[in-house]
Amino acid sequence: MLDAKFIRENLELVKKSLASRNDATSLDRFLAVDIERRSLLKEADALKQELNRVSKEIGKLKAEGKDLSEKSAGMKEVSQKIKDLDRQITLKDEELTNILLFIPNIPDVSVPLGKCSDDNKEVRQWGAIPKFDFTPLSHVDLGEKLGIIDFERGVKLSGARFVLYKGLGARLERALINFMLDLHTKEHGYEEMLPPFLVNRASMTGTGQLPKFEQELFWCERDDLFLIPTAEVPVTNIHRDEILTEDKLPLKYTAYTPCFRREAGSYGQDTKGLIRLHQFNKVELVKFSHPENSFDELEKLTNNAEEVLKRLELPYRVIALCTGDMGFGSAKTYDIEVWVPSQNKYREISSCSNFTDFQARRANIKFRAKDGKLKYVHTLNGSGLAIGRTVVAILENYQNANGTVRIPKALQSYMGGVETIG
RNA sequence: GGAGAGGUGGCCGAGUGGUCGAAGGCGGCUGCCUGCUAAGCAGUUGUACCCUCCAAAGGGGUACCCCGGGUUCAAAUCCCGGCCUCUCCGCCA
Repeated sequence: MLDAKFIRENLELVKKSLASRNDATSLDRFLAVDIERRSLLKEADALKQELNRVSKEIGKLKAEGKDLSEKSAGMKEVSQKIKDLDRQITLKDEELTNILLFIPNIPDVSVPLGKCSDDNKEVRQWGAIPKFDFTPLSHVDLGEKLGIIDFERGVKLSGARFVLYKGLGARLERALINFMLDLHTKEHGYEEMLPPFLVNRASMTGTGQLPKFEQELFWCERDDLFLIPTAEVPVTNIHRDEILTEDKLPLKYTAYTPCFRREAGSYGQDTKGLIRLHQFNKVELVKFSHPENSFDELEKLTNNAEEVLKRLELPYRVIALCTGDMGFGSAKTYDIEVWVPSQNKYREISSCSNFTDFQARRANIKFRAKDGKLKYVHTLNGSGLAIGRTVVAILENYQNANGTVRIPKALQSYMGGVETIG
């Protein structure tokens, strides 16, 4: 959420921001309501001042045992008028908030301008793309042939876009979770969290999923709870409505959770395999940063996520998303894409973003600065990494001509010493 | 799900109609004092919004004692509804 006063005072900047994101939201209504609200507020405040003044006099007179009827005459009408005005102001407030909740964050100046994913900029590449002297199989074929991923039974149990891992497939998934958590906690200094997988509306609003993206969430109607689409939601909301200690920033948390996404609107995309599921596993990285160095922290967080791929020796590249392709709340985003041989291209495996104060304002997460003032922290998060897509990358990049799959060295101890599947 | 208790400032905690933005304590900050540390003494210390102003500071005002209504000239305080937390019982991995 942007600050109302900031929009008022930086109108052109905000308009440019919206345009650069291909966001058609108009600010006209916001400006009109903002003016109406302040006008009503002024009127109501003046009447309240009058009412408070008279009420105090009455209090004094009563203490002296004097007659009050003269003073209190007419005050009932004033009181009523104030109530009417307050009601109108509340309506304006709600309307303003509703508008603000739908305005995206302002992209950082370093973000490339662009309309869509074609305009994203590659930042760096790592690792050599593997050469096969046979036609590499897709992870779908490999998974089925090796008997470690059961797509049909996933559908039987829950429907399309659900999957059943079996045997060493399940083991591989679990090994990756542990490997990543260990790396981030032991070597990168993150504290491990295991949050609830169901959260309330306040949490979803705090990180920006609500109100705009309700259609993309699984919702438990009886209890008005939502299945988390990413650990970002519960982990960022850990400090909702809190004041953090400046000296302790940045706070760095990592969490494994399953993620649940309705994938509304993605019909026909990645219908087969592990790439796009309603439920998938992910290890997430979250930071609460001082505003002064949040962009440095983004670089570090991205490096932390990349390190997973380096250890697993999987080729990847990092791209900077352009303004038109960036998520709603992000001021800057790097995507990490891993090489997928069967598709002969890089596919997203992590998305690392700096939300600046966008989420902090929604979720009310502050710190007390040295000058004694309260300021919003900056929040960041990134996948470190998506587990299912890492399985895709391992199966496909580490496959042999005979259909077996080697296990990356770094992972073998987590697999109970297994070096090859199949 | 049933019964009871409770939600007050950064934290703890008092306050049952007006002089309460709110006692007291802790913590924070400033000064004094002691050779250092500790202790002690004095002072100070909420947030948001509006107006003025605009570079900042300052000044004026309003709101906020979980949330939303109501009573009243006046509500932290009285009434109604809701949410949440805790304790006990039930159920349960």
